[in-house]
Amino acid sequence: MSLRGKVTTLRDVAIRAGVSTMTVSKVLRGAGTISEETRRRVKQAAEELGYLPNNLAGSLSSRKSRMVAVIIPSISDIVFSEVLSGINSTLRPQGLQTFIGESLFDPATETELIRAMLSFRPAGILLNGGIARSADAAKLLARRNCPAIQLWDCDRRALDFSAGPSHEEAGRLVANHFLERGMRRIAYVGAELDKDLCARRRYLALKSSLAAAGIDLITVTCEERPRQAVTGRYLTEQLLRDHPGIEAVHFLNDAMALGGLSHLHEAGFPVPERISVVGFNGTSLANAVRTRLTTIDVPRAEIGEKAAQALLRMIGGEGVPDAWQARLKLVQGNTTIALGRPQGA
Amino acid sequence: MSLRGKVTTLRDVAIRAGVSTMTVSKVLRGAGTISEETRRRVKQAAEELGYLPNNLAGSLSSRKSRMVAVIIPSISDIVFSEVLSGINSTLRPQGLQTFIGESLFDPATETELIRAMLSFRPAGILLNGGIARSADAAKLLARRNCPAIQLWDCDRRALDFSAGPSHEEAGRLVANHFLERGMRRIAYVGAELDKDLCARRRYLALKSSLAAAGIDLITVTCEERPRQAVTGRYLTEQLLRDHPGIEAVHFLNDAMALGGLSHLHEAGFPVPERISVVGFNGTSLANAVRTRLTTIDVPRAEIGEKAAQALLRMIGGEGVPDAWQARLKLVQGNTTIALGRPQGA
DNA sequence: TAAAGGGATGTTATCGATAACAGCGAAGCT
DNA sequence: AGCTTCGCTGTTATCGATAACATCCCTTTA
Repeated sequence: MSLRGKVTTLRDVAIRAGVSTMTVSKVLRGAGTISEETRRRVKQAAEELGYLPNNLAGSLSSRKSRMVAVIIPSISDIVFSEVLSGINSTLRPQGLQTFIGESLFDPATETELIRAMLSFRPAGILLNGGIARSADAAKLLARRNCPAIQLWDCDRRALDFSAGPSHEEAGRLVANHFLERGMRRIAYVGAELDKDLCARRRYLALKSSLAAAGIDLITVTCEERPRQAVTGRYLTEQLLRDHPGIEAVHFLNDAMALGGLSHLHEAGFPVPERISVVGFNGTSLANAVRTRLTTIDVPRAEIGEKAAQALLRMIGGEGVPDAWQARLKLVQGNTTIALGRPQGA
Repeated sequence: MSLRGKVTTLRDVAIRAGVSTMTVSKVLRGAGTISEETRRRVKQAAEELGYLPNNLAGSLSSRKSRMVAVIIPSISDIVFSEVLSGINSTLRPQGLQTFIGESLFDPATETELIRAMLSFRPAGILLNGGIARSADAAKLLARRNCPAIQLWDCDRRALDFSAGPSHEEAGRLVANHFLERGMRRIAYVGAELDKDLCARRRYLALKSSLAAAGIDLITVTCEERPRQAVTGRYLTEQLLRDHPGIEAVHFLNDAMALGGLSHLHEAGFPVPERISVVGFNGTSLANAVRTRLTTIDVPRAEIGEKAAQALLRMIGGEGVPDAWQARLKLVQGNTTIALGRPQGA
């Protein structure tokens, strides 16, 4: 266990500085009125002993915490890193530390994470939207004693606040993009739609928008494979085999779109002349390859910032702001035909 | 603050079940000997009240914790997700929950994270190697009361245990790969080498191995840009401008290599006929595009598993195992010329 | 000069759990 | 019967901090 003897406590520091534990506590928190001389002595004693406060005791006693829990589906999903960076850049200056948990889209794992995080009585909890929440998780959240915020999804308002795009709008944007260009034979390629409910809503919105135009969306998905480039490539191969006459494809995300593009190139399908391709996210990936992917840009950092700002407001007792809807922008690349007039929302 | 009234405590459950708090505590932890009937009553009471244990109090009292702290440089770095999944798959079955912190390669941020994590008295702490550790961080770690493990780097043994590849070996593998193919005009493309000391060691090993063969490595790096595809593309452009006669390039990671490849294609440099390219990591990215990148495969999940196993052993008081060195494998793709004889270590 | 005010520090109770041990009745043993 | 043993449950002290209030002493002020 490598327990290096006894850990130093407030008491140890107090003895060394020749004051009471209360005085030490006040000095280290910058609370109360303590003379400059005592301050110095205490700080020096703490420094010499290498004192590290015990948050378990501190938070238990004060019923306050500087920890913010963030639970995301997947840390490898590039999407999330920028949301997190928006969160951190807003919370860190306020002295709040974010602790991250990864659920891998598994409701049971998410529930355990929520339980573990909440049992530390955090100052707030941020959860990704679009994951099927277990009944246990809902119960845990209902009895929480901290603000809860939903990320990446403004549509469902189960929690105190939510910041994210409307995934329905995203689906409609893609549908319009294709329809404006006269596409009729349209396909969707995705994965894990049973787990990622946000992606599923985008898909359904695309499907129903097309249906309204009399078009039957061709769907190629796979629940077992990851939402990554390899899968996009694999499913595109499958799509071309079954529906060689396809004119346009929307992918669940940019990574899958890139995988798909690589197969389209190899298979000799010119993009966008023969097939149009649209991704989702506007990640830097989209600009890293030969083709600039047409995609939907989501203001990821801003989502994190808005969520964090709302949290700060709630912690400060300033009430619960309304949900924030992120602006989406369809970014024209060279994987769909550029029209003369401006694109986007 | 949305404090939903008083949070239920052990006492509340005890009163409702008509027993003492101690009995409730024992039932919920599965400790002690409690009759089946009491067990049932307590569990039902806890369930009805939606009781959520307060870990602050529990861990404070028992001086035990089920939390494991993991601090990584960047969650967007695909590399880490598989290491983490190896960690989780080993720790979760044991009832340990991992909490992640992201340092973004910033020593000050890392120090604050270490402080925040340790102040919760975790069961263990896992840190990524290859980041310049501040003196404060070192001091914090020296006085920790839990096992500490270094990930992603087996070379430096500052902590109790370390699991990772030898980055020197990686550099040498690449050097040999180029030398075996008769390359003389060799370049390295990387970013943020001032922050990522592991990458820097790979680079230095490559450089010195080549120097031993009388070759002067051409280096193109940039400290301000991210270690991603866009940067690989940008720096490759710069490299070709300054050194059009180059024969081989090693990139810091696969993402940068893919960005570089896209520019090489556009600029009309056939790969591998005119220029050979080698990446690092063996991520799934490497197989998602037209070209199968020659790269060095690192057993990421296994690194996580070994680290977690070592942690479990140390928590169990079974002593400190020796550092574990991950096997590296140079995977021949089609971005370098295949030789007749087998490749690799 | 006595009362009031305020700066600096200490005392006590408490946060919500667990460790350690103490009780207490029923069963087993001689 | 009397004693031990064991199963079950409760009591007390404690973990390491903080909140709230109490002191103490030195200035002001009338």
